[in-house]
Amino acid sequence: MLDEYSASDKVLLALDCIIFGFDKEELKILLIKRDFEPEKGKWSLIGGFLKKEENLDEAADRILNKLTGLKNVYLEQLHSYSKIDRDPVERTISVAYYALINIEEHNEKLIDQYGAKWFSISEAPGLIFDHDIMVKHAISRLRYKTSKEPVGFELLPPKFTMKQLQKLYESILCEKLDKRNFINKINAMDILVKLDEKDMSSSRKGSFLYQFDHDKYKRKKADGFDFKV
Amino acid sequence: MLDEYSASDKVLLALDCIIFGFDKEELKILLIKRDFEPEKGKWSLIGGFLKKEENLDEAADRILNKLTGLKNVYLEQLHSYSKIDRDPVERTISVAYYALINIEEHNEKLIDQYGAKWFSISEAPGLIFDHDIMVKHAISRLRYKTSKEPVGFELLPPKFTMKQLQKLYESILCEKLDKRNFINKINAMDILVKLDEKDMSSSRKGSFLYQFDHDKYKRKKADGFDFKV
DNA sequence: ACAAAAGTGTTCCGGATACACCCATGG
DNA sequence: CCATGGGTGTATCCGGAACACTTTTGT
Repeated sequence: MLDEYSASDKVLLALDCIIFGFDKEELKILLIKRDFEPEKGKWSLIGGFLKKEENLDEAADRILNKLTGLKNVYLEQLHSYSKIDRDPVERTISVAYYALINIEEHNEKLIDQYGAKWFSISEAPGLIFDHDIMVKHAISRLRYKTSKEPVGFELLPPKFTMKQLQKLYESILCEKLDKRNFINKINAMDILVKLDEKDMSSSRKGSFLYQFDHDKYKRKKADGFDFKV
Repeated sequence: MLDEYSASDKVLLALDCIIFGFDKEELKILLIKRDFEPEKGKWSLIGGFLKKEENLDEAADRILNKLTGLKNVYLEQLHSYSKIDRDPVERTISVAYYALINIEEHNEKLIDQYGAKWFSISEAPGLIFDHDIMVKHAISRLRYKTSKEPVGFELLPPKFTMKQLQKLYESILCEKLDKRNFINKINAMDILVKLDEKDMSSSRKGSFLYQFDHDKYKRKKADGFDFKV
């Protein structure tokens, strides 16, 4: 069996990141326009290869950082894709990750440099290789996650209004939610701090800003509280 | 960027299978006793390496077949594990799969030959490398799956009693279920065929046998029916 | 006749949903 | 003073949970 190690075929291990952002209205993904062959000029996910000295999570971090300048981003492994000819250049296995980022914080210059652009899910162009499937899987994973835990605080700025939070949920779940029911549920979770501050940009009256209370959330989660919206 | 292909490090890609079975009482997993170094004599999952001419699903199939003699088994990719020193011999990434098999159908001789043995989840020994974590993840995935679709018909013989089905659910979910509520729910799903046959082994009265109706299930699933138990 | 498991319905409660009006403010 | 979005509570409904007795039959 030891021989099996040496006798076995090594492969290139790629990573691809589905990067989600939320621009106060819609869920978006960040795509790059390839300026190299194969598939030059087509849109794709940002990707890279695993290096010897890092594990997959670290590689995903590095790749995400390269494009956005962001560190300590929410990243989760999605699935591994291995169709033999998925990459026409060489046999590669790709491990897909998805990231949730605050769309206001990424480094504009960097993403310009990579020819990257934000697309709303519905208007995203067709992607190279098997990237379309990856995106589809990522969305359904995000939707699932939403049904199990209060998701999306990574996608919002630190201070946000209830309206924004609701729009985020609506755009992840692809359905309209009732304002009162939504607020009741969120309040029942008791994981937000209502600030004295108001966001005056959206109306004359202004709407209160909230912050996510990470500690409270952690405690509730440990107690097995159900955060379903 | 093309250079990146050649400049990047290739790695060994391993697969490990968590094989679930159900022996009418308990959920079990199939483990093998290693008869080679490293970690000779310790228990582990069955594993293998990806070959050039196959994708991951095919490799998992092949590995499972090698141990159990079974084909066309329910197999699902779980997660990829990549800690740098997870395998002391050489850097390997492992993609874990889990399988659901009918415990009565596997090839006894084959598994003896590999020094494999069924363990109930609670009594399983500690495993090599990161295999314990894989098993933990697999169980929680199975539990999740159970909450979304009628699971476990792969784990049961073609004909089974309601009692058996209930025990299976109980052992996956780790909780006692109410007999009447369980039967009502399963019947409401309307995906079983009640046979005229009875299983007389468990009682004097005998209990009716049921079969899973794959076609009905597929149709209901397509209609978005909710199979939560 | 009795032991042992199979089989069968109804009530009750809580959480989810549907729904409409007043408030505060800047122009 | 009015237009705009912000904020709030209640009645109803449905599905899940709790619950106990009768039936069958081999010994």
